[in-house]
Amino acid sequence: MLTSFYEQAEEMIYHTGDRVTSARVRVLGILLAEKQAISHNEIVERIGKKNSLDRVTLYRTLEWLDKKGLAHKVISGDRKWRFRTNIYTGSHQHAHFKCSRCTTVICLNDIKAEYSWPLPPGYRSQEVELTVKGLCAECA
Amino acid sequence: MLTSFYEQAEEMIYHTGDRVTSARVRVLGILLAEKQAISHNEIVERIGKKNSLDRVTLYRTLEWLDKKGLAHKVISGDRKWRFRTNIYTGSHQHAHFKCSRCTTVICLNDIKAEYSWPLPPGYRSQEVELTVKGLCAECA
DNA sequence: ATTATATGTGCAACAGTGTTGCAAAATAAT
DNA sequence: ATTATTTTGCAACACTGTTGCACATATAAT
Repeated sequence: MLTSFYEQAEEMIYHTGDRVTSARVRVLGILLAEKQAISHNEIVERIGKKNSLDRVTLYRTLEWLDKKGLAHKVISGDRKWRFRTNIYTGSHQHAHFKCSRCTTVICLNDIKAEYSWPLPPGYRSQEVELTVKGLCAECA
Repeated sequence: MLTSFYEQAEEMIYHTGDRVTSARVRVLGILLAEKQAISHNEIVERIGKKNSLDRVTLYRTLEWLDKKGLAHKVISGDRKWRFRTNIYTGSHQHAHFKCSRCTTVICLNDIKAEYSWPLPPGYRSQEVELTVKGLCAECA
């Protein structure tokens, strides 16, 4: 039922007021269908070779989704960005788990990364990035 | 008094049982002198142009320091690794603050990143990476 | 429906960060 | 001093993400 994700994506993109383009619909559709944060490359794989999207366009599309609040960037230690829709999570103030063997990243939705950590005087917190690294059930 | 840091570095490296080389002493000396986690490039700057160390050697040296437990890698969202000696911190289970304007990274030693977060069944935590992003006192 | 215009896309070329393979140099043991 | 082993420097590469610009497309105006 990928179609419904594309429809949903179209709807979401339309509501930003920006243009509803094929690239945006396809990428957001893929993210909606996905439960986990996925990398640029994984999106390329899911798009497939024919009807493929240009690398640069994909980067720009993901950036745009992030800027519009439809998805967010997840950082991890391997220099890759991963993306996930914000639709299931109210905000991006939550933690991630990264398996150090299979490199899968999952969202730990129960853990709300909080703003309330004590910082040195004058410091202001804007965002909290919490990543627990270890072994997932498969790899443990 | 950089000399004393080099002496300390020499001592620490000697105790690993591996070879005490100029590159290792110099790099660890720099890290010891530094209070914050610093990046590859910042280390290159501190080494200077003459008597400069090869890029690759520096990467391998930092990796070695990490492996031997003399320093540890700090991840942050900008695809750069930063390194810091473990000598002042008992372990690397602590948090970092990254200023989103000047990109300075400091260690929040008061915050102990803990193992006690609830994970899905079967998952095993090995390490916790906590980064608070915001504005430092200078930039706020 | 056609046209105009702003916006998005694809291509090529680039930049930054980290890696690999291998010959030469340095360390430490004899 | 000689030797065995580890480390270094160099060149070339791989991966992830960027920039500039011409061309194509989506939407608005006609």
